[in-house]
Amino acid sequence: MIKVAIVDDNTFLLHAIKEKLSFFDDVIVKHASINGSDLLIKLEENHNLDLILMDIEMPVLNGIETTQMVKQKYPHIKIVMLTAFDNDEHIFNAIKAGADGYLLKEINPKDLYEGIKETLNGGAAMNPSIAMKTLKLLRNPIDIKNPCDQEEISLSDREVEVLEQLSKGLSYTVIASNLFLSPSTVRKHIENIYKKLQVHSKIEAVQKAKNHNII
Amino acid sequence: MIKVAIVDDNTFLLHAIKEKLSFFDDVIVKHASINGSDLLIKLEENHNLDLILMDIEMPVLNGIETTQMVKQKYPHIKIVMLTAFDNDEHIFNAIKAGADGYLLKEINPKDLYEGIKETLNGGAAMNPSIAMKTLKLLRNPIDIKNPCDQEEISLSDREVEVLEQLSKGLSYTVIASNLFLSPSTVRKHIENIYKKLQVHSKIEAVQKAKNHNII
DNA sequence: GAATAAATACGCCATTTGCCCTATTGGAAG
DNA sequence: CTTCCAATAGGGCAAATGGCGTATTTATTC
Repeated sequence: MIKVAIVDDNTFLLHAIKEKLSFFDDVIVKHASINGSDLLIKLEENHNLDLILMDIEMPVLNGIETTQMVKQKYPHIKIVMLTAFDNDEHIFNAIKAGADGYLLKEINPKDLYEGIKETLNGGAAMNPSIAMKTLKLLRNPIDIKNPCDQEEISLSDREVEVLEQLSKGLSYTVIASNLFLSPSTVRKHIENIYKKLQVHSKIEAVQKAKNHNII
Repeated sequence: MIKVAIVDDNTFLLHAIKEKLSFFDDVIVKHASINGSDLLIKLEENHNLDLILMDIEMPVLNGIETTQMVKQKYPHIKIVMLTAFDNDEHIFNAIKAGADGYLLKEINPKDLYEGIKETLNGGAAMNPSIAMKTLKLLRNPIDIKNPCDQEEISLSDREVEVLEQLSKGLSYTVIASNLFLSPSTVRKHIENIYKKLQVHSKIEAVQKAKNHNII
């Protein structure tokens, strides 16, 4: 059985999607949400889910932000954007957020079903016109900056230095030795880095730093 | 009528493609070539063509170079790569060269036909696994090169899944919960991953995996 | 049918990490 | 001159991690 959730603020379209899926016996719609935070609450209770069909434009928490958060916490759950619009920025941001596919709402039941199957099989579900847009994006890499990532992050020079070493997978003691510091100092720097970046582990710190072009 | 040309140095596969297309009345194979320069000569004589199905690995003039040259001279002709391999470098180079689609030779006749129709309709024909690779390329544009890193690294599906979760900075217990496994199992998988990648920590594993396009 | 590989799971133990506390020094800002 | 902060350094503790065993079940391959 394929366990699916749907997120869409338009209840009419939501029912339309449900109906399309109803033709297939091996697909079960576990739950539906009207926005991102609604979904996150449901996932907290139960994350036994294979795939999420996600609208983009929603109140409270939009599809892009929601995708990013779900993928961070539950990387095993596939996410396919299912939306009415196909403008470049939406597509690019959805992909950056970690979406595994991008389909248009006008899709017919069979193609939707096959897209879901392909996605669960490790592929990406993509409408041909969307596929063409991704090809163009690859050919002509435009720098679309992330407007939501504008929190001020200011690390000191020393902290950046430590972060750089962290990103190479070195341990506290090795970093201390490299920078001619006491391990205690390195640990203190890392503590401060974590606080500034609001993270709680090496990997998260390195990830966030890379996203913000700090390293 | 859809006017198609085929370029493939393997005459056996060439006939296989012709046969697949023979099921559809509105497709006509105008000519076939065994390499790029052969095709270019034929195009000199007559460029009244809608679409070219192009192999990549060919003697004299390979599919990538040929695509680039054809697109330069005859931008109106659509080109779909039709090849046995799907390695990242080929895909990226084909896209850069201007290919409008990328399919695998094992494709069934109907999908090939629909891919051609959709390409002529302004979309891109793409096998789902290829589509996934283009998404990864878009997310992580730095990983194009590395032809020297060809040490054999073969992780099982489950190991890749675990590695993906590791890359998000999740702990063993959370990963176990996400994948409905015991923490012991997750640890064992990670042990095996470390051995295969020859690393000794989360960060190193994630880094190496990213360099090898595993995640 | 036997061998192999993958996925599952547990235990032990040393090391590392993440987080809390305090403390000194030196330079910059007010 | 005082205040603030970055950089330095240390102690303590619980949890996470990494490396080593072993073991069963299930497919797949030979």
